[in-house]
Amino acid sequence: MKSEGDSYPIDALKKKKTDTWDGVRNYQARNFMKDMMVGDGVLFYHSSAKPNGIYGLAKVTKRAHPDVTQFDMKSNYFDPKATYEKPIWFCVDVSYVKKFKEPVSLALIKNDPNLKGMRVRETGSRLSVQPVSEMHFTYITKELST
DNA sequence: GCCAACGTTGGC
DNA sequence: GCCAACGTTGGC
Repeated sequence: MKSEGDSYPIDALKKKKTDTWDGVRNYQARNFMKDMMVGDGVLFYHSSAKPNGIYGLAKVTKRAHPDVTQFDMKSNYFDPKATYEKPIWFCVDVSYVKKFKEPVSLALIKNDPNLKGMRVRETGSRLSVQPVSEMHFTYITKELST
């Protein structure tokens, strides 16, 4: 899951312990969140950061539920087409697990042949929520980070 | 700060 | 339903 490093870094999640991943307004990203199960691991990625990369680990603690910001006229994420009966946008809750001692940088991810196929390696991959294979997840958490 | 890649909107 | 125009994302 991606977040802009200067607007919602992993330290913010650490402070809150658990938070709702609201504000996602992309259908594909939404669909991936609907697939998430409680207990699923989450790689917390910072975009527009120095360096860009995975800064730590979180986990899913609540399955997809309607994103309340879509009903809030004062919110940036307000969607006039959404109704309580037929919500359009969903989000999961995630909990902080750990922050890596050193971020696993995008440069590293792109250069490691073991991570071939990761979506984040593709140029123009703008999806803020994307699936990661178990193999890649294990490799990153066991071999590339502490 | 630039700009390529992408998703969405809206006219036809 | 097509596609040009536009706005946004995000790496560099």
